[in-house]
Amino acid sequence: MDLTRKLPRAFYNRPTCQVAIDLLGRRLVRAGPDGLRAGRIVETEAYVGPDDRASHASRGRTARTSIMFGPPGYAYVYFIYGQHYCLNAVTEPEGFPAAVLIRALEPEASVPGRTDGPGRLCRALGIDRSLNGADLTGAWLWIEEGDRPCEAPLPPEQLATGRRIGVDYAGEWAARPWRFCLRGSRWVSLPRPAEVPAPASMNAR
DNA sequence: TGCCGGATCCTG
DNA sequence: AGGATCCGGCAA
Repeated sequence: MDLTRKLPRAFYNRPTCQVAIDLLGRRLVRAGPDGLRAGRIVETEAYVGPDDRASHASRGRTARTSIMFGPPGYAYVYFIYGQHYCLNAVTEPEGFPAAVLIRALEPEASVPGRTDGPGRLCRALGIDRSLNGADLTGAWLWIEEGDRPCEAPLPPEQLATGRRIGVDYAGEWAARPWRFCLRGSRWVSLPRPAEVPAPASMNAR
């Protein structure tokens, strides 16, 4: 079975935690000047709506965050700490600001350097500001089915969850278990989440 | 216009 | 544990 079909826009037009979980095991592909670079997504985080204090969109619609308010299936790439780029996939219907941060990949052939961590994976795949707003169903940066058909959900026993990283300033929002990892993957960034079942509050808004 | 702090990573 | 180092957001 050929699992190299690009995920369609409708894939991203769903509740963000659901998309974040369903992105695990998919293949992120970058078509750059040096050819294709790809990796299997093993870690994600959900940033959900205007009330999520950990989300850039919580300060409202600005030049930087406008992409998060736009239609689903586009890349939101931002620059942080004067050094690093981070890649997100925009989710949910236009007007509702939400995205999934891609935090780690299992590297595939011809990927140089480490891919555990959102900054490292962008460096390894050659992802920078020029890809902000890129169509994730397009020709330069896309996500394929990977481990399983588009419509097949992640088997629940493969999921590990934890609190989001680096957002302790966000109060109670930092404690929400909106970080998602492939259970047992050696490619997940540190600190690894406790490997316990996902609580029901996962889909809470 | 200036200042503060960040969805990170590397070094010591 | 602390520094790097740019830029966005907000106050003035």
